[in-house]
Amino acid sequence: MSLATTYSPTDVEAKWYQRWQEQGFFKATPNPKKVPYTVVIPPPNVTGVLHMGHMLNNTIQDVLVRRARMQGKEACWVPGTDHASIATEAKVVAQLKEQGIAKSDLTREQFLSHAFEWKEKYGGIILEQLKKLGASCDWDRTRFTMEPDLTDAVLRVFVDLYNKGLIYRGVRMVNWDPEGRTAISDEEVIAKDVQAKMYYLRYYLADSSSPDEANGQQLAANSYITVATSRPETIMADVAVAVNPNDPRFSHLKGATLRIPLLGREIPVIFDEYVSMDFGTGALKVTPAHDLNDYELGVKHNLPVIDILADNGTLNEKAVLYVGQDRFAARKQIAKDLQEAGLLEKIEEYASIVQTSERTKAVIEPKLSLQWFMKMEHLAKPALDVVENDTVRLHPPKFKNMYRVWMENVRDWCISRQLWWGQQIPAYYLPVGTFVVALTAEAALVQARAQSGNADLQLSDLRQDEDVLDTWFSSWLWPISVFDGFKDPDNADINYFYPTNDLVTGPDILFFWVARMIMAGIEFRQEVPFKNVYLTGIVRDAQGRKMSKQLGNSPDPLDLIAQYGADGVRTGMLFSAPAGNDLLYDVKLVEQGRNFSNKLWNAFRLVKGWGVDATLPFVNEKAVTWFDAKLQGAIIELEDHFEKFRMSDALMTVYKLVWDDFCALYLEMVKPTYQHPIDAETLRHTTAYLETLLKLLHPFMPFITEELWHELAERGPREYVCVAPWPKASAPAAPARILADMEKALAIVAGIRSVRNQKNIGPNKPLALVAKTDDAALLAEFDGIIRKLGGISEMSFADAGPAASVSFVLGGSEFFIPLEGHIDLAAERTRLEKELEYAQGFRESVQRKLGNEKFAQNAKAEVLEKERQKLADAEVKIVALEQALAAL
RNA sequence: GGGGGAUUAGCUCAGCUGGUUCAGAGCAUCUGCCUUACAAGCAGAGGGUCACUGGUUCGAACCCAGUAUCCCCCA
Repeated sequence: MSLATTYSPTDVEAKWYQRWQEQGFFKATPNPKKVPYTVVIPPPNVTGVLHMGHMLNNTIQDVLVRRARMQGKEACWVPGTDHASIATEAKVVAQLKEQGIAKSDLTREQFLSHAFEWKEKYGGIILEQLKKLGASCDWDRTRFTMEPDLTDAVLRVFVDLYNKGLIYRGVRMVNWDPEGRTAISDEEVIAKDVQAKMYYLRYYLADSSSPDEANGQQLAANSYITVATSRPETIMADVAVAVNPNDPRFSHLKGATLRIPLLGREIPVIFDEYVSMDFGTGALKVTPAHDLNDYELGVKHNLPVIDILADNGTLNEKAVLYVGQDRFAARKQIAKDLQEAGLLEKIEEYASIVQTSERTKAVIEPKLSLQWFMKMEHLAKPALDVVENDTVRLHPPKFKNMYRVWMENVRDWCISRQLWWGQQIPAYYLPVGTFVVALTAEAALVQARAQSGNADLQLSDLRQDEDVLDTWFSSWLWPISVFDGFKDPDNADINYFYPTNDLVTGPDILFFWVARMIMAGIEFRQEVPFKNVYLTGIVRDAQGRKMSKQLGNSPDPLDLIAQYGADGVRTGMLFSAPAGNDLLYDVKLVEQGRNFSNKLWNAFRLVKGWGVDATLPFVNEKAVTWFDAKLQGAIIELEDHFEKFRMSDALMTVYKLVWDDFCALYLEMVKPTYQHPIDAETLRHTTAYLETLLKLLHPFMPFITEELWHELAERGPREYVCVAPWPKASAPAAPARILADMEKALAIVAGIRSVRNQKNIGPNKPLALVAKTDDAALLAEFDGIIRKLGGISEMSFADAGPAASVSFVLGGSEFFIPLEGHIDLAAERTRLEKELEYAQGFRESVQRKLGNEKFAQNAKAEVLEKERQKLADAEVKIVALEQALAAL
């Protein structure tokens, strides 16, 4: 035989991926004769490269899709990317900067052409990488969230929701990302624990002197109040100091006016029960432009708003002091200056939280800003219901709680972004300042003329809103837009493939994306977008840390594939990936995957190497029927795991079936002695089993299974395991008893092997076996298997063991292996005594249980019966052990 | 601060409505083997007071209460 002893995946993988594509196996078209099975990929960032999270996520999708395809469904996996406006724009800006081009020097059109150029160059990388993993996407359906058709969908939806009154424009406190220089939504903000400082500042009463004016005179303690703040640089935006009306410490301040430290501007003291008396000093500086709560307080008390921050996080001229300095630099500086002026009482460390941008990591500024928002309440209600009533099932279901809490507390979605890379908002401003919303500029003009009553308005008089829409405002339409369900709501694709079946994604975007897709599905198609949501864990390193570039703890997926094969990597990822649990990546897992590939490869080599002799009798019926029963059982178990989205368990079921049952047991049972031929019937069964195993393994390990499928037999031009029918469980050919009987026979084999190990006797030395048993039939039935696996040359029955033999007891039977010269009587005695002691202890415990009247009264009949059986078994075993001891 | 989840072998996890010969798997560990499919392997073995404390029950990893620790979400 010329096949290498180890499997090398590299050549094999490229070959089969190409063949599958040539055959068009991944293409899906509406087919009324078939059940559709649809998955839309969570579109990766167009600027991205494959990381371990993608590997896990896409492996799971591919397993589901390949299985569905084999089940005869019309399997459609739609790939694509999203335009990731903030991230991509940042990358393009950085790249232009390297070329000496500033974004501010470009027009919108010029910038976009650079961005598209960049996208053309790098945008396809991640999809090409997915092919290396084996992803069986319908590549002809590849979509991009900013392509014309999907942009059209976004604009239609915007106009539609605006007309329904669900989108509005308004001034609200938003999360401002000073790095991205754009507003972001609440969901894009990540709270981070930090060790911060609390600054205690003195605000002097307007009618008293402050230290810098007092020429060193002692000042009365009641001439100022102390205000604690973590952001002293915002005092220039202060418009009041608030205290609780019930706080006796401040009752004398009714109608008082304070001076802002350093700045000197006068602000009132206001009284509001909102102020917590135990936090800080009980006095709160009110800065409506830079804090949501302060803003609300300001509105309530009719206070002005002073915004001292520029879009890039520096202080603007309204600050008067520190103008042009970055907010953090200004904080350091003002602390120093306050200190010097004697206005800083103390600084305390305290554990705090800062809000950061999910994309740029910059510290978020709450900022009062004119933005576009989407009302969520109307959309959230039905989207919550469908999850509550399992129309959409989350796996694992523990995420339902999280989902509910979010949906019940959802706030309006800020959808405008101050960027260029994205869909420009289709709102057009008239010279008079009002606006209209329309799909096109032309339509807008018509509306504008009507609205203004000015028939002379021209296109050039209209100014389109500068902002673009949040990328998620594209992604939330994904399951519909990829099938052109907005442009052409009744087309064949959307009617057939929508709603999709399963969605596989991470819990981190459950609200960002999953919830909103559900809303969109219900709103625009009156139907949920998918039936199951499988939430994967996060891939972490062996120490449980997140994979990150900075830590350098993330392996390059493509290197990994090159080294261990895509099949090895896929199985490695799945081995420890129960749904919703984080996966602790360890190279050992991938090694295990590779080893499994190799095991399969060698099983194939063995079978392939057998010669056939048609004149030989069929001697392996027991092995064949037993494996058939095992196989049917495994298929049932496998289906159950798939139903419950237990991918890791599903894989393990096949893994054990292949490795333990097929390789370690079945093949060893039927394997002819070296260079001897096998009988035709056994070979036929064995080949069929191997073929079934390849099918069951294919979703997990597509490449090696395809390779072996073609090596195993001559195949027709379109006969691939990739599209072979998925095995269905059938009633086993043999009675169920075979499993239990084989277990007994294998226990005898294990007993023999254990003796070999104890006595250090190699597997090649033939041994004799003497049995003292009531169940001679079992031994006769499994004679061949026991001989072969146990290395037994002589098998006989006797009432007593021969002298100088090692024995072991199974049930009520005793087995002896004559071993002249290997016997240590004392050790044998000790071993048997220990076993006996254990059996007696066990018998006692069962007797106690049965002797308990309440147990006898309360326990179910079958439980009682089981206990009686236990007792009987124990009795038999004790007798056998006692006899063995006596015979020593 | 509010809510949710978890705690089972060295590691990662199963364990369905309490009752199969005193809790299972994979990996890791230990021992012995290059036994002509595979050392990326084979055979065998060891390893757990099911976080802790109480309670319910004839019987608890499983139900209840409390405690501790960890994780997640929200503020």
